[in-house]
Amino acid sequence: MMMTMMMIRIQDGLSGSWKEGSSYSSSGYWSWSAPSDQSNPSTPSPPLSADSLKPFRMPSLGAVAPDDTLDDHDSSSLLFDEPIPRKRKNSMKVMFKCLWKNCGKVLSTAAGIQRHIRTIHLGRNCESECSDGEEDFYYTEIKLNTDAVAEGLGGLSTVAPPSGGPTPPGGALPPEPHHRKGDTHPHTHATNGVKGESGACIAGGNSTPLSRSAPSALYLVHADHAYQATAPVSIPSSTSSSFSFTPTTNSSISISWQSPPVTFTGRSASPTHTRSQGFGEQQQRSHTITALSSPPRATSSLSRKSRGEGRKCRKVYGMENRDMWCTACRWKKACQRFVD
DNA sequence: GTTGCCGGGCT
DNA sequence: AGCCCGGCAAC
Repeated sequence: MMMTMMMIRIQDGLSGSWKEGSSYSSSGYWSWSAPSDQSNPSTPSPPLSADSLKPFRMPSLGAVAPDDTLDDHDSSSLLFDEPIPRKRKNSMKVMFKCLWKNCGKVLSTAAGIQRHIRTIHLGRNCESECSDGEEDFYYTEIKLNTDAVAEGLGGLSTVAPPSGGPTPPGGALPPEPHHRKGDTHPHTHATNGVKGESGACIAGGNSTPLSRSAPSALYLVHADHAYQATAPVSIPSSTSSSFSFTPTTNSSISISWQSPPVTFTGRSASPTHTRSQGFGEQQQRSHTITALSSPPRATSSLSRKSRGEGRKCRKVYGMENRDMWCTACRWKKACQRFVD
């Protein structure tokens, strides 16, 4: 859906082409601009899609109907309902975490965790054959970004259990069979719990709503005019480098969501920072502006607003990067990004 | 000539 | 409302 819109927009841009922009607007240039529409996502981290989002989406946006069904095959092929697979899903890694009290052990294989539970917690020595599947209820499947796995894992096993207390993340969930024997994938189901958990639990017990809402907000943010939101980040003087810059900013933002829960905690306050993305530019330069509403602009009853002393988008980014300008500048209106 | 942006038109 | 641009004043 978004894609189509984008496409349309791009096309528009092409046909309408800017006359000021003149020749430089080779198609290649525009192709870059496309992502810029969802800008923040930038190259590497699209709309925090799959990985980062997944953990929160389910709980909050019940929109996607077949969550459960999805999860069913989930474990094998991490296919999210995400229609736009722009994210490298391959970065996802499934781990299994023991939910037994005071344990929280994390293993990379189901077999491993099962055996762990069987032997350590259930006190059974026999091989998997004699398993009645009960172990399934004592561990949970968690998905991690491999990028983050390295450190995330460390965090998980060490941080998760303590933060949530000695009890498993399920909350007060005692290691007690949940009687879901009908389930084909007990652990998959558990995954759900983890999804919520990874975001919330770490943040400290009940921060759930917060951590949940944040990402969705982020989602919206990308909707439009994202380009303005991103660009402002201290664009260097060199026009050439500015390109790569936008993306960087983005990724840094999305990363906060992607990163393992632990990291997330620190960011838990960021919903503010997040929700404002569309707004971001203003925030970032806010220190200079103070209040957008109070600029001297109104003061000068004179017809023209003298001349902006500060650097404006045009000057800063140049015509070549016109799409990095703030909307106002592109419309030949008073610059919003570099308000005087 | 360039730049910032008002005023106004178009969708 | 969003978008674009003619044209003017300040540089």
